[in-house]
Amino acid sequence: MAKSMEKLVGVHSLLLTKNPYTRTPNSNRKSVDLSRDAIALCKQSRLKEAISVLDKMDLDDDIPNLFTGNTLVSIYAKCGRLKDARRVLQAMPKRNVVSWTALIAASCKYGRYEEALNLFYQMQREGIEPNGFTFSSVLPAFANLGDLKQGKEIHEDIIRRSVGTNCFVGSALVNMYVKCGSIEDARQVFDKMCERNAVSWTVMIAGYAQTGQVHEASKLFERMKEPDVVSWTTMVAAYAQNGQVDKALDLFKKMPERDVVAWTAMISGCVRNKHFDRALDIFREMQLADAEPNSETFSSLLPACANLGALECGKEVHQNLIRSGSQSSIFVGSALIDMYVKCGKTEDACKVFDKMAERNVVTWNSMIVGYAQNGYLDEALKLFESMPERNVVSWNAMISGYAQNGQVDEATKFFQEMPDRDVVSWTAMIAAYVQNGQVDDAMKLFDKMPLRNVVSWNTMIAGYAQNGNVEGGMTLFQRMPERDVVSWNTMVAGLAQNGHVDQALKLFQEMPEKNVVSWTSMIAGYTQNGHSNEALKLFREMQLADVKPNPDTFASVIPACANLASLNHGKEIHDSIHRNGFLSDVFVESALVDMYAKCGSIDHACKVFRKMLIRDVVSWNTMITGYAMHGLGMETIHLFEEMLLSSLNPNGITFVGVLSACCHAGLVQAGLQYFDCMRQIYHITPTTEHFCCMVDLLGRAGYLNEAENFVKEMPMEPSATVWVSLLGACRNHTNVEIAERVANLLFHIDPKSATPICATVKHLCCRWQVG
DNA sequence: CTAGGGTTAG
Repeated sequence: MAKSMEKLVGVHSLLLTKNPYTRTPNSNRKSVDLSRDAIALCKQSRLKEAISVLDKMDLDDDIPNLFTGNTLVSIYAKCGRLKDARRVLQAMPKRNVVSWTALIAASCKYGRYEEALNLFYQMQREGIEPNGFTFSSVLPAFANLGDLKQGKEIHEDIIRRSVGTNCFVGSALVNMYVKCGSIEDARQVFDKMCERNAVSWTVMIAGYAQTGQVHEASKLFERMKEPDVVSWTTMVAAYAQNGQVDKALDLFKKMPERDVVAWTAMISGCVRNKHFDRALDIFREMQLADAEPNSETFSSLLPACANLGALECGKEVHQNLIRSGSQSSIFVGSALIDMYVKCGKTEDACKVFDKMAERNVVTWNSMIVGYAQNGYLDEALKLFESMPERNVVSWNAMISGYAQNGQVDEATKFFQEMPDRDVVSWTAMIAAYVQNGQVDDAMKLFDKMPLRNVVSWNTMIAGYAQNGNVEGGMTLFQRMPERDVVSWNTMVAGLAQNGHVDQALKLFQEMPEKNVVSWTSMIAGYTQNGHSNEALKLFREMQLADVKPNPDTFASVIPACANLASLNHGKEIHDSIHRNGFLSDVFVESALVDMYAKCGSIDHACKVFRKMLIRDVVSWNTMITGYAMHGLGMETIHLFEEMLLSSLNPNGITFVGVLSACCHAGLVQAGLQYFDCMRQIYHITPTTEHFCCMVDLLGRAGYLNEAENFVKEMPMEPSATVWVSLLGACRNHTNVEIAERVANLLFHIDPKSATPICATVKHLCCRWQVG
């Protein structure tokens, strides 16, 4: 921009020095002097100062002549001060095509296409003929209208006036046809052009890229004699926009020079194709190449941080933005909010939102999503109601917020009330039903959808699979018009989670493309179905295939080591986690604690547990249960007390651990107290497992009558295990009377599990006939 | 005067 400014200003200053007093000598003296100063400042790229000089002008007193006026219009227009430019134009007693064209061009540049068109017609009403400059300036406005009919009319107008289709007009026409959706007309103009420059080629290439004809685009690019950095970037973006990241990267590497736009295009290309880690790599490379990123670069990069949960990188970007003073621009601000939200920092997102000087609908939506997805539906609703304008995304965000929080009725309300629904709204509503177990309602909606895309199909397939209907899911999977990697992953996971490991494996092997999720789903499928060796084998295969595991992968493979009680494998994987830097993931760490405990190494378990920076209720439960399993009653109870001090609330599973520890340690009184505390303080309804522990606890200690009473008072039907436990206690404490009653009952409920235990107590119950 | 890169929802 600075270059063209110099050129433009140069012309005018030359004219001014030749003949500064074109019109009446004295009346314009002041404005002429001021514009000369302004031009001088412009030449030194001191735009702000130039403008402040111009601001001193009083247009009521100082009527600008043609040259002064045109200079003023250009400078104001270039700075985006369209109002002032227009004011000057209106104050000019005489104006020519240059004055009008400058304003038209600026209007287009700042996205004020309507204004540009109005100016274009106004100028002709004033009897001034547009020239080539005018047409190339106004054509972007026609391009933006997207109206092919009007576009063809202006094309005919150009031909009629014999303006001549030079590079500028021709390229602008090609661009106009591309944007109006007629790539054929664009190509025709392109082919007819007598001379073409890099711009002409580039608009044509971009046109093919936007219509998905990346092959045509690359054919043209190959034919170009002197592609400039814009042409290269267009082709790189063309590949990325059409899903060919590898080709984009190859071309990017071959670029003779790269500017900030080229780097940004490559980063956003990776992001667009969900290669978030690659996007970060490119950014690091950019920093090493000493290229200065700008706010566009950061808005491209932030979604990568967001989706990777790379909070540190996101914060680094935020710091950069604060330093450059652009952290509150709309694009960057919205991207920052989204990044903080996805990294689980709703409060930081909120801070950014509050600080922003200007917000648009995307900003509001990002914040709504932030609240909604973290369960703050009231806050989300408040924002939704107070935002100045809403679009379909705002409504969809509310629907999925309610869906994720299990509030189907609210979701339905929004779905019904919203002014227009798109495919996302329908899919979000389907997900809401699925979440609530209403698969049939979900399917009804799916059938009614006016338009489906691959995500809608995937959601419905997952819906069936999650609710145990694998066949329903499989039918859809086979029926769907096109599948992406998510479809395959969903089906593999669905099959595996419903116990069909063989079918899952078959599908897994058939997959046209596998990602880390595919491998992880299959590994998890093996682990959950008790095929621990296969899980470990597949994990090894995955590493040989050079697929980088993520925390979920580890959380899936660690339990396999635990199931095998294989300390060596467990340690191996622990090392691998260390190498991959996932040792601060609460899921992974808890899985490690569990694995070490199950592999018999309670010390290792404790070491991992103590190193954890963040612990959730699962982490505590794992360690508590670990101690309990090792018969370390006192350690279990101490840890439990420590957990209470950490202000985390225990859940039912915590108490199973605690009660069984009391049982092993023979702490009858403590056990009874904890059982009461569980119900009265934490309002946890005891399950069969808790009763089992209590019966075991009382029975082992010889309180057989109390144990029997406990069973009688159970609110649910006692399971066979409870009776077996009690019967065992009778055997150990030689209580024939209760044993007889219990054995009778047990035979009644579950003859199969009754037989062996009854056999062992046979010598106590002489009168009892087995079988 | 014409061409390339940016934020949100399933």
